[in-house]
Amino acid sequence: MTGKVSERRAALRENLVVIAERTIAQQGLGALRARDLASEAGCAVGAIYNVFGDLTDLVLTVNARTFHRLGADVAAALADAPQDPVEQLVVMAQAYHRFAAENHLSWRALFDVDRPAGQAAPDWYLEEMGHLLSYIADPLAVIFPGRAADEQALLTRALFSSVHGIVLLGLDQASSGVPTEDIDRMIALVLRQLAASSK
Amino acid sequence: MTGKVSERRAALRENLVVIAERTIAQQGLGALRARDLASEAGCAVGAIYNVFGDLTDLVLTVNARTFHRLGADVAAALADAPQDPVEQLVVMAQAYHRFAAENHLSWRALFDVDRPAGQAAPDWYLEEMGHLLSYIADPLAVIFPGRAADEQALLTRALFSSVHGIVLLGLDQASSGVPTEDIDRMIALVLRQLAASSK
DNA sequence: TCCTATCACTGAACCACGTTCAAATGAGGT
DNA sequence: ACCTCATTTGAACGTGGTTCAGTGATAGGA
Repeated sequence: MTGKVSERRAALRENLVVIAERTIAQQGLGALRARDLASEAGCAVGAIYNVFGDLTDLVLTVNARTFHRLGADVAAALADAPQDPVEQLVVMAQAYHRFAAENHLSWRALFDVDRPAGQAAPDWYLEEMGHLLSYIADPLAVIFPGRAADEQALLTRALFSSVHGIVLLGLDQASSGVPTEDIDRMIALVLRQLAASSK
Repeated sequence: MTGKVSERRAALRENLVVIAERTIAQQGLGALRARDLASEAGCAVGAIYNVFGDLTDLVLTVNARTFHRLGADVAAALADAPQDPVEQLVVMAQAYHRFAAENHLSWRALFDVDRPAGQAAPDWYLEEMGHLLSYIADPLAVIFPGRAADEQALLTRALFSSVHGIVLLGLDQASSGVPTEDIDRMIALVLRQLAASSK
């Protein structure tokens, strides 16, 4: 029975991730505490460090799941979208907004986790980001068929960043709290306006 | 001599702000420590709390200055910009980018400070943000003279947010680190593209 | 000038956290 | 049953923000 130990460890790992996921979703990243986590999971604080290097590792694991759900939501929105490439961009961006709004604290945790300075992003992050960018690149190539490849790549990134910025500041309570409909309108305004010039 | 005490307090306050400003600029918000601050300022840790409610108050004061410098830089760029409204937008956005790049850690501190949940933004923040938005609104009104006022307001916010998003993700090391020139190109691409459709 | 009530300043102590590691535990082999 | 050694435990450590009883300065009147 050499598997006994690793089984228990795997179960504990999963358990911790689920608890951390719920805590972050309900109370935010700042409310995640090693002691609370241990008591909820019914284990010792030290046990967490048998399974994860530190709390940041655990948060990163939660973030990987969150980011994956986000990517799946955007992909699903794209699958249901009309043929028109501009509308595809709008639908995806609004799906991004929807996800961020409905999973606000989990979504914030994606960016609020303290990454060691000068450290490369984890693979799952780059991969998932690559998916998102490719969802955008395809309709863009239809809208702007004549552009150079590097310009298309830049525009893809720029569009993603723009939508991200609109959602980020829009959902931020400090910035006076923009109504949800207005966020969607801003997204549509920018994307349609951008695409209009190609006609 | 009723002024002796308040004079000393004012001097200490200024001193603490300057030290905190330098620490944040050079080592980032995360490197700000009450004890270090006190020893650099030559006072007791407790003295900080005679002058500021807590460290967040101090950081907010630093942020107010940073935000003000940012606004001044953008305004200066606008003053030197050509008449063309689209170019004015581009120049201002690139000034925003320049400021963020040259004052990266101070600029990050504007957003990384932990604001108590559900608390309104301080007045200086809303005011300074209002200035920035009005700098954008004016050229936009020239570019899109026919739009309804509320649509112009939304577009103004959307443009600011877009540029912010492009700079934010562009400067973020984790997102693979976009070269400075590419950030400027993305800004110009989006803004010119947006404006092109009005012709 | 001196006295003293008042107020500011000090820094050791408190608390909340992430993290560690010596000791207890228990599983597998003989 | 006993030994061995990896696993797990949780009290203890280090760090950092914040507090507050004790100390010392200040200002105003005698």
